[in-house]
Order: sequence, then structure tokens, then C-alpha cells
Amino acid sequence: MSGRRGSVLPVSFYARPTLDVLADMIGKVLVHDHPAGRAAGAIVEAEAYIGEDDPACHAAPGPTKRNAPLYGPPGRAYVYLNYGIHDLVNAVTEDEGRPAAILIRALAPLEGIDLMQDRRRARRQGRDAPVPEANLCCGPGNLTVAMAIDRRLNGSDLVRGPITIEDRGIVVPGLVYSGRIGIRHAADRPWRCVWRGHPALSGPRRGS
DNA sequence: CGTTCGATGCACT
DNA sequence: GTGCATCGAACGT
Repeated sequence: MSGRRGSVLPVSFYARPTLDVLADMIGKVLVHDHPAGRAAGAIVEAEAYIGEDDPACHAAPGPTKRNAPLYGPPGRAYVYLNYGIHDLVNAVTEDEGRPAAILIRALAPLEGIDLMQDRRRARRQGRDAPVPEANLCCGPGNLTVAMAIDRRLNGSDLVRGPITIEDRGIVVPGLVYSGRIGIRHAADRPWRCVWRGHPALSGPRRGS
């Protein structure tokens, strides 16, 4: 019932060098307008995957059926299944034909927190205590569950919805960069960017 | 604290 | 058949 002052980011936001987009993505708000209700959270952690020369980027093998959205226009969602279990959501950047994207890894919940709670608990067969708010969307697999984002939204337009990213004027106190989490190759490239010290960060190693 | 490991689907070789 | 941009439970120290 709040958060009315968001302006949806235009395609020009995404059609830039990916590391520039990465820095600007922290503090923006991921929104899903869903029949069950609206859910939203501020992005506090993200990673860049840039081009065929990045061994960890899905474009590393060249164009395939799976990675097609990476080669398409910027400002679209790239949603894929990881480890057979988790749908992960990315925002496609740069220009058509230049495969690159930002993986959204953690959110600070803002709207639809009850929905997020229900979705997370349903996934656990409802047998656990409520998930602490800071943990509802910490981690790329967790946040897609909480936000009800799955592969049906692969390729969807982040300007038209139903998934959008908004600028709500949130001021980020500080950014910290580190290596990307959970990948085998090129984990040393400092292409993970986080809201410094935010409680909703993911991973075994938080903070930095 | 720490590390290991199973669940699970599918694109790619 | 192999290998994941993960999660969380189960163990060891």
C-alpha cells in the first residue's frame, strides 16, 4: 500500500557498459505485479556477467538456445533454471548482439512481505518458523521464490512488466565490490557489488 | 563456528 | 553422461 513514487527504469538505463549498470542497480527496486498482489524489494546485491570472454557468463560457449536472451535487446529479463532447483533472474544489459547481464542476488523486502513469507514457507512444506525478513530474499534462488519469478518470465520486458525495476530515490550509503559467488571460473573478477553492510546480503561470506 | 553433501532439471558435449 | 551463477540440513571441530 505504499511506494507510489517509483519511476520505471527505461531501456537506456540498461543499454550501457555493464559495470556502470551494476553500480547503479544497487538501491533500485525490483517489482513484480502479480495477480496475488504486488511484491517489491530494493536490490542490495548483484553481479555482472559480461560477454563471451567471461568464462562464467552463459554466453561463453557462444550463442545457444538457452542463452538467447543475452544476445537480445537490453532491458529484458533472463531467467533460467540452476542446479535443477532454482530459477535465477538477470537483467540484460549493453546492446543487442553484445551478451551481458546483471544477476540479482539479494533484495531488502519492501512490499508484499506476507506474500513472500507464504511463498517461502510453501516451498519448505510449511514446517518451519517464519523466515526472518532479512532472509526472505537473500540469495538468487530465495528471491525468485519470494517474488514468484520463474522461467515463464524469461525474455520478458522489464519496462512493460509484469516485472519492472524502479528508481524510488533510495540513497545507498556505500558500495563494496568483491569476487562473484558460487562460480568455478573467473571468480576473482571483482564484479559482485553490494550495499555495504546490508543485513540482507547472501552467501556464506557476507559483508564484503 | 566450519565443511560436506543431496536434491533436482536441463542445456550442452 | 557431465556440470552447474544454490539452498539448507547434517554433520565435524
